[in-house]
Amino acid sequence: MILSTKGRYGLKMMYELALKYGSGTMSLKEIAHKQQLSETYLEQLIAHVRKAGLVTSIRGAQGGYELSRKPGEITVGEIIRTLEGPLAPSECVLEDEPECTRAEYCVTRLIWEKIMDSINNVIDSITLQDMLNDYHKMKKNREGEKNDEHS
Amino acid sequence: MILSTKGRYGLKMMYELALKYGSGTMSLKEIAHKQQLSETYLEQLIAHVRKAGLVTSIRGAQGGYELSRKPGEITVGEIIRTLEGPLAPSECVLEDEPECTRAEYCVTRLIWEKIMDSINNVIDSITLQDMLNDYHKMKKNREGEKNDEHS
DNA sequence: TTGAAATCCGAGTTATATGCTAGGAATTCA
DNA sequence: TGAATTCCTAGCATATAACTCGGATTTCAA
Repeated sequence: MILSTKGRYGLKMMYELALKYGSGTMSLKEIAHKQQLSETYLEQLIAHVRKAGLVTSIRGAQGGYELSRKPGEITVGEIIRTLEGPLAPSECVLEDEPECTRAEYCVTRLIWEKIMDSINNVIDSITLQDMLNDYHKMKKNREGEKNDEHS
Repeated sequence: MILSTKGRYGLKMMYELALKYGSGTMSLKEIAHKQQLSETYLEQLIAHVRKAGLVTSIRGAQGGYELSRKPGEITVGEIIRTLEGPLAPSECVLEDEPECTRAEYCVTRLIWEKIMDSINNVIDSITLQDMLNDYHKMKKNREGEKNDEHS
């Protein structure tokens, strides 16, 4: 498995906030209930996301969270990297890592770089808005199917 | 980190065998020494690779391992999946997994599928032979640089 | 023929990461 | 004022990762 629950739950959480975007805040309790996840666990995850500036919070009763930018301006990559750290398949391809000290030419490193690039390419090109669009498309398709059944 | 040492060391190990391909067997001791890895640990890894049919072994003194196919016929994907299992970012996109039971349309699943496809696309398109070619290319480039220095 | 070099096998061990839970402080609205 | 909420730190149970160990088996070569 590539991702831990941090990234997986975190994205679901952010998607939930995207659905709500534009109409006020949403409490963690509500998010946890809608996605059937542990509220206290999500608490930890959203703390990171908030510190990264992706959501803003309002404390106190009737408080909650909301996206701090439009869904189209938040990528899946930002969310996942915030929660999981950089998605490198091996340490040696991380930015701050010193060059491989191996005497010979490190060929496997080229592989890790290609894998990393392709993952980043995918997650950086998808925004929360794309997910909302997918949702609407899927919904429409299913309703179409239903109508077919009855005809 | 996406890959554990199983996949990372395993690929290095197989690359070492690819370098040796065509000129007899290579002992684990030799592989471990060349790649600076624990021999006893590699023992476990190569057992899987052997059971998967990627290498064949010769027991006893002067024994060792060799690739059971040409380097061009063994992909990085086969090696990594043998050692790591399927590289799915989430359980729900695995073949044998039942459909998401979530009542609503699962939009995050689409993301995991795209990530998985892109990773598989990379690792299944690279063979050990490609790695050998990369090695020779890098070697040639470095020698070119050296000559430049002296000119 | 014997011993060294190797593969094979299963179990055990240690450290780290994962996936949470608990308790309580601080804030804010009704 | 109290209920609902975010915020913060710590702890904990389990699983996984990354090895190690002991020994059995096989085979070549001196």
